[in-house]
Amino acid sequence: MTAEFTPVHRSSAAAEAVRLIQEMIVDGRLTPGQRLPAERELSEMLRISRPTLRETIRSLVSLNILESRHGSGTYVAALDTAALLEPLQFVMSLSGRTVDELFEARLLIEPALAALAASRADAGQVAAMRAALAEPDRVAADVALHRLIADAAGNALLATMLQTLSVLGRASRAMTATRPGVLRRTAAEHAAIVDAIDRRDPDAARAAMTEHLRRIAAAAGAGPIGLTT
Amino acid sequence: MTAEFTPVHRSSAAAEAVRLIQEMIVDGRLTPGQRLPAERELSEMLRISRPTLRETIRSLVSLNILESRHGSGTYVAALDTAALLEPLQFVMSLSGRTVDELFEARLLIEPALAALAASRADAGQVAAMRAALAEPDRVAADVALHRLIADAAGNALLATMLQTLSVLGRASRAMTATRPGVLRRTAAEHAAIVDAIDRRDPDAARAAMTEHLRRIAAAAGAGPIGLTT
DNA sequence: GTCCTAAACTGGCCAGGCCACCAAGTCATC
DNA sequence: GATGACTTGGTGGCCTGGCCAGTTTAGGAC
Repeated sequence: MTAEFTPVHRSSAAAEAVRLIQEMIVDGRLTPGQRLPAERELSEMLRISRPTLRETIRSLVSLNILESRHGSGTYVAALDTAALLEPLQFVMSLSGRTVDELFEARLLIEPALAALAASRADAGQVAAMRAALAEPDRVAADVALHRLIADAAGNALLATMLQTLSVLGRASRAMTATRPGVLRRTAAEHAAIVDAIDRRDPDAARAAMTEHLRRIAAAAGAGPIGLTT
Repeated sequence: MTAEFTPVHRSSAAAEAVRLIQEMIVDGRLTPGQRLPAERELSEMLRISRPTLRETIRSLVSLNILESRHGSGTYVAALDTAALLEPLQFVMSLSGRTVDELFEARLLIEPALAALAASRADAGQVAAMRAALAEPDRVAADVALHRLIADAAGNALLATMLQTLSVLGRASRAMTATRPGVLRRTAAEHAAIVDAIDRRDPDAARAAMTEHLRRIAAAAGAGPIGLTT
């Protein structure tokens, strides 16, 4: 290997403080929900000015690691995986995508999540799904249901990715959803999915979700879907 | 559905500016490498003070979306997926549960990508895979091969997802890869996958990739994997 | 033309201050 | 005595203005 010098990455004060606080959280010296010292105090402890500390805090807030409450204080966030993965949205919104790719990805992920939900959902989660089925606003119900299923699957990573797909597909979904007849059939298909999950039948849940997505894809005019799952 | 008020989330000026700049990048109004106006200038344009703008910039820098060069200016970063994902490594350092989720997600996505690659890869892509098999540096070969398969599958969205999993799992993968015996068997399994793709046999490719991942997961000591794909 | 230097520009950091907001204690009311 | 409105300290949000250090560039010496 050639020399390749990549020296000194001289770190700024604010970036250094970010690293420090992250370390303290990983080490357990800071725990979720804990309140940090006030900015004026903490800036003195760290020997940096308040504006610089504020840059540090703002960085960690944007990573969902800290949480600032005006008038109250700055706290360590809950640190649940879903929230920490939220910046993923930006990454995925950059990758080029077509409607076909979107459906292909959904067709891969959602049936699997439905199957996982069938084995892992608790009673409360199933109840929430049933409540979503009854929601009068059909579009809101659709979004909520798919979200609930993803959450019940117990894999924050996949759920976050699906969430991103949902955001990316919002425009095309709005178009599709307004076609007459689509909504009624959607409601029936949704009910079938929830029923399968409620019966704790992963294979049926997977099949029902697959069927549901295939029909939506056809209605949206997507090209042939390559997955044979 | 019950009431569930989660109102107003009043956004701060700095957070709003973060959103704005992200939007401009997604829209293409800002492109990688582009230089932003000087802080004093930009703060005037956005009608916020310089310290507040600096909080905004610092946030985006910590997400590897912007890059500040002292004395020169602030630039839009290259925005390659790996760099954008790096700040999310923090998630992995928090919980072992996340490692299980990672394998679960890979086990879902990679076999599907292998199957897609089997139907869509062109001769050049297959040749590149064979070249990767011959690469002496085993770790580099592993990364490259999985990447090539994802590219050959022809779905940028899914490829990005997989790369996300890859970057997030880098730490744990390094541990696993160093175990004796693991690498040799990995090489054989890789060859089987590429062979299946070369034969244009999606089902075989899917199966070979599934088998490969299951063994890796077992070697890494991951918990039970819920997917029955 | 080449090289060097100095000035102009840019991000890094700081001090000090005002405002909006929250939470807890106080006080009047019932 | 319990309950409600009110006051008060503490907190984050934001700003003005400034100095320093690094980079860039244009002008001048050769």
